[in-house]
Amino acid sequence: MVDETADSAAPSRLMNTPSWLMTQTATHAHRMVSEGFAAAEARAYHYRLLAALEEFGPASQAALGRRCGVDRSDMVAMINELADRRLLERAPDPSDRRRNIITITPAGSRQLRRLDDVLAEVQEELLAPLDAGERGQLAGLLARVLRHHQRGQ
Amino acid sequence: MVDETADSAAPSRLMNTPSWLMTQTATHAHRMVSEGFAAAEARAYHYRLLAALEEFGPASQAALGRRCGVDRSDMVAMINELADRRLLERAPDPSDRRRNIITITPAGSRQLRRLDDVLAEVQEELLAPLDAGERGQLAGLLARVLRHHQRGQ
DNA sequence: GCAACTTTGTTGGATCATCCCACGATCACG
DNA sequence: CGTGATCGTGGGATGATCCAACAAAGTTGC
Repeated sequence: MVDETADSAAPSRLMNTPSWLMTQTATHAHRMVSEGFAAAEARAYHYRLLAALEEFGPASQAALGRRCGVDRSDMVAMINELADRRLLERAPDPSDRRRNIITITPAGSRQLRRLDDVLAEVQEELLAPLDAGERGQLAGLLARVLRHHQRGQ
Repeated sequence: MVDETADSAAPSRLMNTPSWLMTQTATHAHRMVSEGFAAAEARAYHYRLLAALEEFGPASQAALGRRCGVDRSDMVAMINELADRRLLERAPDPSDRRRNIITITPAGSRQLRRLDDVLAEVQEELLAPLDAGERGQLAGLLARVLRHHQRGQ
């Protein structure tokens, strides 16, 4: 029997490159989160928007997009979808008629809490090989990298 | 003057979620690598293929795809592009007429070494806030997560 | 040796996330 | 008042990933 890992092992150049490790683990993370949310009949970006609304209160579409790193254009479809499911409400801003004020509904808050549970399970599966301390280390290191590249932009 | 970070701060639910930190940092990493390679008139996947060929020697398109996690379909266009630039050669396998044997050329090896330098610069910029020890920690943790999810697939 | 299954390269298309541009409406400021 | 910026919206480009189907060629079991 031939060693099955022989022709599936990635080049060491890649396995030693942080950016490769990041994009590869992110691909797994993204797939697992998407599948987890799909099982709850939700999409990944639902969580982003609901979380932002829950934490910071009602906001315009543009402000919401800035928080979550989503383009204004793409916010439209996302909010359409969430509004169709009555998870948030889109109302015109009386003090600025260009804006819509997006507000999370009670059903949206409930859905957010449900997605919290789903997401916690996915993190557990994603980080299975790491203990609690290592998970904290990883999150801390990534957060520092992320903060560094979010500065001034 | 209003605090400009006030409406750009991401929800804490996201900043505390490892999968979010992974996908976000990976987005930055991917963008920086793409830009770095574009400046060298190369694409991100060029490096993958050249690295695999340099380390493991000539291989069929399918074997190459398995190593680098690239679909057979997508290998075709990638190899076309690299073959057009004479960075690798595609020759029929005499012992199995279904297969093509892909071989890196001297120009391909030179290009790989040039891309090594580009990539090293990008890693430096990407991981700027971390010292050498922390970079090792991060790479080690990500590699363990990655290995865990690559098992048996 | 022959039928059934698998592998390989290739084409074509689907999906998804991200990004950019242009438009009309509205607002802010000189 | 008029110039420039912002907002929601629509349209489209891009790039990465994935899947289906196909013919040609190999492999396996009977």
